[in-house]
Amino acid sequence: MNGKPADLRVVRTKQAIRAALIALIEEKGFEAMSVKDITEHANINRGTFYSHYEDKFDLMDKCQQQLIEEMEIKIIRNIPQLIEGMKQSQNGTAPFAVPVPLFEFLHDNKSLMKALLGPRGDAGFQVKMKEFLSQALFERNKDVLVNGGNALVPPHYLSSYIASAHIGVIQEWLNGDTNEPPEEIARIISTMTINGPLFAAGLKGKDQA
Amino acid sequence: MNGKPADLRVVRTKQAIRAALIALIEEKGFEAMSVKDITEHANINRGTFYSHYEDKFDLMDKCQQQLIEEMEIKIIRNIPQLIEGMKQSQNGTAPFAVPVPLFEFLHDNKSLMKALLGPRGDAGFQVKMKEFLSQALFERNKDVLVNGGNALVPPHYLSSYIASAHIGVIQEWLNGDTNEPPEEIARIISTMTINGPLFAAGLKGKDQA
DNA sequence: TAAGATAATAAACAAACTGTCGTTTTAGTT
DNA sequence: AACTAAAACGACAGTTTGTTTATTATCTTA
Repeated sequence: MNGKPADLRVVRTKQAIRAALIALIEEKGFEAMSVKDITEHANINRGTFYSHYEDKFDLMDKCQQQLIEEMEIKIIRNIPQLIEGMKQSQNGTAPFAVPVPLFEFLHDNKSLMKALLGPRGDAGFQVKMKEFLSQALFERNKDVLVNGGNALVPPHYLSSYIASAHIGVIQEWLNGDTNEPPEEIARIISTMTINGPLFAAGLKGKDQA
Repeated sequence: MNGKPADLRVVRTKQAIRAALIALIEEKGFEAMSVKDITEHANINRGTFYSHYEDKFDLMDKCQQQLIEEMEIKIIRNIPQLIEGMKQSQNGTAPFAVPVPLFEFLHDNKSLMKALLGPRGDAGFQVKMKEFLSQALFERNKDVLVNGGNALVPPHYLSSYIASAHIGVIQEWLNGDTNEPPEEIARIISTMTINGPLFAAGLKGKDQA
């Protein structure tokens, strides 16, 4: 995919720009930052920025696109063999296995993810993440969403509900200082989704509101 | 709260600005719009804008603040008597009563809500909505979140999960063309929260993943 | 309905940011 | 060490910004 060996100066510059973007998103938000802000924070010449990106929107797009692509490679394509592994082991320890690589990835890209999903982040990226999550969580069994003979709610509301719920927990996790390991977050989130949030809270599953 | 009778010219101007904001959020997003864009779209003089708002951020803040305040008045303060009403009627038809006024309000302010919660909207507003929802949904029984002796997950993850899930369904509802009535959305969302999303999908509640 | 009040317009202003370009300097690659 | 490409520098016209002036239009209320 990448043919060129890459000049060290380029990677340094791009790293600096990316770091500046993250810092400035958290400091003042994407909408309030100027290209000048970015280049000053990155300690590079303004012209250099324009030799790499069209404008700040282009920068934002490319950062997001890169994240999404990496996630598709590392998570979506990995699902089949994950499921295969689950079938092998047979014990009940691994029903949360699918989300784990996701949370590991989020952890590895914490600073950017935190900025993009935070209060000064980008609502458009949240939409992309929701789409990705819907795909990752339901790809393997679309029939769940489609057959719906005995579904109590329209399927698209179901996937919206679950995907957004995941985003919410991810945001809470990234912002918090408790630093649970990826496996623990996978357990927490799966517990609420499978048993229902209220059951997970310690209430009964069906009656009691 | 409002002492002044209000000049008609002022309300007309403010309405035009508000409408322009909504249109431009959906057209190009808040970050990409200029004050000039707003005033041109609203057909007012640029100076007039600055006599009402400091800048576009001030405009955005005030629009959001107004929404939140109205919601607090119409929904939060209405909860006690809603619960009282539920106790009176006793039949099982009304466990979804609390969210109904919320969805009615969202429906009444659809255009602005859709813009603010949409892909070109404001992530900060989503955070405010999440806080509001947590308050509205859990205010009446905080103990659920606090006692947690038999809770399977940390309480703050539970409220994040549920509040975000609600936002997701609301977004889907506002964007869709199906136009379910507020009562139906309240039923859908409560069903998933109470029984668990997977149960609502037509699966068993606990085993089957 | 007329008088007084005030909101909106029009036009101009310096300041800042934008995107682009040509030249020079710096630094990495071979 | 020589070659090459990237980064820095400085300048440019074009926008947008936020403010201010004088003027016009319109609402309120007496």
